[in-house]
Amino acid sequence: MEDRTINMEEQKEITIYDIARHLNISAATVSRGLNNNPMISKATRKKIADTAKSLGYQSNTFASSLRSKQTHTIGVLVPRLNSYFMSSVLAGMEKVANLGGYNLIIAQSLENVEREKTNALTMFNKRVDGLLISLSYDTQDLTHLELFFKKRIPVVFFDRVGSHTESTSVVIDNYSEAYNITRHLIDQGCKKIMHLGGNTHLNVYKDRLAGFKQALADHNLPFVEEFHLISNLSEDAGSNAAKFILDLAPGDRPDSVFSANDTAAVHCMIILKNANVAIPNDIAFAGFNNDPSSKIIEPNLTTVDYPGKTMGEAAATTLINHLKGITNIYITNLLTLKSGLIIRASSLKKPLSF
Amino acid sequence: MEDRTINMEEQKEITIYDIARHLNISAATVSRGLNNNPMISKATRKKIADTAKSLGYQSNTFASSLRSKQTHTIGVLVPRLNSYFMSSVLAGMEKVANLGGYNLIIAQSLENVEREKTNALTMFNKRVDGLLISLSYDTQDLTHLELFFKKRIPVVFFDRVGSHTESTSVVIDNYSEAYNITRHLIDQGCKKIMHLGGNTHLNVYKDRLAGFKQALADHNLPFVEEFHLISNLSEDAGSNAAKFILDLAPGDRPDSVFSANDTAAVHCMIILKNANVAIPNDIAFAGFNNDPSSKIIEPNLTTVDYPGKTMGEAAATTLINHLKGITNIYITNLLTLKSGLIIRASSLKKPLSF
DNA sequence: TTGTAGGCGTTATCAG
DNA sequence: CTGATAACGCCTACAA
Repeated sequence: MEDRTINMEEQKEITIYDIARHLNISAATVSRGLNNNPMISKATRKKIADTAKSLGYQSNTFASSLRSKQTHTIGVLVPRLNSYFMSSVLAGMEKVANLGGYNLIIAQSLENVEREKTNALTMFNKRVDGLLISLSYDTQDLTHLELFFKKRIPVVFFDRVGSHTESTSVVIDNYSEAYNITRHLIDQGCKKIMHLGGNTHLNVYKDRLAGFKQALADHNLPFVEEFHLISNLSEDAGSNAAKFILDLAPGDRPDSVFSANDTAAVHCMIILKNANVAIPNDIAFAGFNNDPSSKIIEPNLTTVDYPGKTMGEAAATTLINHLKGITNIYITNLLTLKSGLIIRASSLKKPLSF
Repeated sequence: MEDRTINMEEQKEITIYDIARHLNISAATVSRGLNNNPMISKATRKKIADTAKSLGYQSNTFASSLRSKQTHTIGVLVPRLNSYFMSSVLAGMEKVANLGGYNLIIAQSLENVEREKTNALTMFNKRVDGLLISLSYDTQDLTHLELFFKKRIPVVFFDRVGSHTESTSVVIDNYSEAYNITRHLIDQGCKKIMHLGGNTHLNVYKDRLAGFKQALADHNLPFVEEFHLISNLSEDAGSNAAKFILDLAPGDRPDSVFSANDTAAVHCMIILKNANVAIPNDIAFAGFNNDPSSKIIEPNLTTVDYPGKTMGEAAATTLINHLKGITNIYITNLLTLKSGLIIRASSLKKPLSF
């Protein structure tokens, strides 16, 4: 008697055998029917579906994965979950994955290689069909992904990408955009441009810095090492940059700032505004990412459109198409998405000319 | 000869049997050793671990899950991935889950019950150990979760919660916070307060509206139906609210706005500011969520602190503790997190008094 | 402390 | 078109 509640909890799972028994057919047929195998007659397929429903059958994904060696699960490994950009990326990925019948296992490295390593390993052990990854701040090489490469589990990099000849990377042209936005500042008459940059181990920051430098060089402006502030580009980093600027004698200050992300730019602007620095007249500003905050800060921030959702969709689509045999990521090496300058008031020292 | 490359790709997986063979012990011992079962001598455990590593063994999670009926995977089902709040929640969940040895399968309903239904079903079929869910805009009842309830797979609701006596919900006190923020506006001399609200099917918006109404009633102010605008609280909804206000004769306009989220509030403010409406003097503003944008808009937006990361951590912890048998969600019904008013310039018609 | 044997639920192979 | 049977890789009584 005491067992009754336990028995109720521990109901046996309904399996294809139960369905088979009910219909006096074999489990193999049920399996095929459930998978809509055209070899099975429409009539039996329907019968199978019906009794499956009436019995409350729910397929067991493991058992299936164990045999078929397919999980229909994609691993997503990102530095941090909580940024506007990353959540847009994930939204795009989830949409595409769901449409294609895939699920997403998501983990964050918190900018730490070790966590990236262990997360990659668990995903491997969960036998994800493929991996979508944006590298952590710390990551210097790709040895922790060898497991995937060796077993030919497809890996698609996005945003912060690694160089691996047999994988595809999805990016925007960070170099050109940085070049263009710097040139725009120069066009506005800026001559002393400060750059808030990130760790140059990472392609995104390295490329943005390179584009920035090249634009300076092409316009005969010197690159001033003291005006290249490297940080994690957080809110605090932006505030600190502002303090750095305010500590300079007014004559020594930069006439503009190009930040490698909007967050730092915006928080730098806020402090400077409080100190009565006029933007853009005293100091012009340009950011990167087109974060929502760039449209809220006053003056609105000039920035580079970084289409997160599109990037997520592109990365997921690339991976899934590869999994489905439609394309092959071992052939394509780089997928560069369209991006573009968004010019707003924060950088306009003179009216836009046509 | 032609087969060689194929053979290289299709390397057999290394299994516990391979390890067993290498060491001339049984697979059972290997299995136990790998799981650090204390019954196995330290020496053999070490030998097992070593050869596992040297053979490049990777455990197969399915096979394990198939037998043990545990997946160490938690399903997370949210309305939308791409909001600051939700990404904070996810960041909190992921952190806790990872620490506890769990993985997250994440999907979004895109505010659509049907997607919520199918996503819940796939998660069920993937045999998640538990489910963390915030309901879609559309969701009216919980029938699609019956599967979980019946099998006693624990479900923890958060933010947009459903009422189910056998599940725990993690929330903040929306009612009180709305009451308090409304009272704050009234204290500032506001008498015609407009409310930008969401669908009142959802607890969060229903409670915020109720708190708002009660505060009005307690201060002998009428609730004006025309000043209750229901929308999805998007950027556009905020802009539309602004247009609605501007279409009113200045004398008929509200003297303040309490928005059920910051996004709508901020975008409403932007339009009004462009139309030279003075904030807070002409119209005071209060929002909800403490979105980053609330600290960027000028004047800074008065709002309610909504601790996303904490909520994610709390929901995940509750679920995992239940799974580990430490606590029991069938006993606790509601977990109310600390929140609080954040008063900023957007609502201060008169100086703060002490 | 270790080994044996059987089964978890599905799918693949082969045969009819 | 359908059935029988053997895996898939691991875990767990039970036995030794």
